[in-house]
Amino acid sequence: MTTPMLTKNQTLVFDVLTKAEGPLSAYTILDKLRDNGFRAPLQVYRALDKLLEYGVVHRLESINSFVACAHPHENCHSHGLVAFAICESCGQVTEFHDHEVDHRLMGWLKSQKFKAEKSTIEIRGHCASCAA
Amino acid sequence: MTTPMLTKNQTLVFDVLTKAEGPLSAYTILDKLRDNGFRAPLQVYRALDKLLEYGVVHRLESINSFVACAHPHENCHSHGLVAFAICESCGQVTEFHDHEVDHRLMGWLKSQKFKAEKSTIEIRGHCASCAA
DNA sequence: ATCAATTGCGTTATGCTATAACGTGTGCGA
DNA sequence: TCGCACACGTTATAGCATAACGCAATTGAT
Repeated sequence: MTTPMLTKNQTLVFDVLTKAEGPLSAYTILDKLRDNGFRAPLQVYRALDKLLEYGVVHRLESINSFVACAHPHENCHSHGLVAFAICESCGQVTEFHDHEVDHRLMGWLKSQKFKAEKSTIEIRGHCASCAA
Repeated sequence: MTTPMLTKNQTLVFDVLTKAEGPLSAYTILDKLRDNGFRAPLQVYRALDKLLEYGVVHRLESINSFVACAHPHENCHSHGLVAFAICESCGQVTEFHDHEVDHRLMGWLKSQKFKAEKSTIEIRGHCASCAA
């Protein structure tokens, strides 16, 4: 799927996420966009829904937050499963992919005739800097 | 870690989850325990915290729900990573484990000197019965 | 025995996350 | 020009989770 032109709201939300150091909650995004005319959570959630659909933003289920995809150009949907390492000290998130993990999970799912649609792989812990 | 004796509230919550067909939200559990004297969400959350700590209950981050561990006797913490296939039609959840997936993920994390503490692997889609 | 620390419990209040339901305007093809 | 799809704005509400207080029971060291 190719990413269509973003609307004004989508662009605003995407820019906030891109400039952010780490993941942001929907309400944090809302606060950052008050000066741009955002007044209600739905304005953020609707933009996020589209950005998630386009694959340029990821949702981190375990911390109810959103992060820009680490691959600015290629569409992330083509990478197979996406995994995240989330540091609980500094909040930094590292996105990574492992084809072998994909392969094993997909194999298991196929053996069960389970039709996968969305996946979540999130590891929480402490990054190298914070583990000291 | 060996599971200590459960308290009254922990037992009630655990029994509800064990008897349930699928995952339950904390508030659903609360409703089911009103007749047993439960009045407030915290009573449920506190019991769940302990049950999660003991490894006899899992939290499904992507649907804000909780499910009893599929291994009634052995402690689930000894199984390495736990993965779930969640059917979005019927709500059924299948817990599974794959040593190779563990190995690959742990390998990557180790290469980054990332100290993993909690993990979430959840695949949402449609089970064999519902995919028809 | 008693004091302190820990743990579980109950209650009230609050905060955070997400969506329902309504209406408006705009662009575009039949 | 009618109907449709889509983005948007607003208000209200639903759903998920925890803070902060106090009380009771247990344990274990002095």
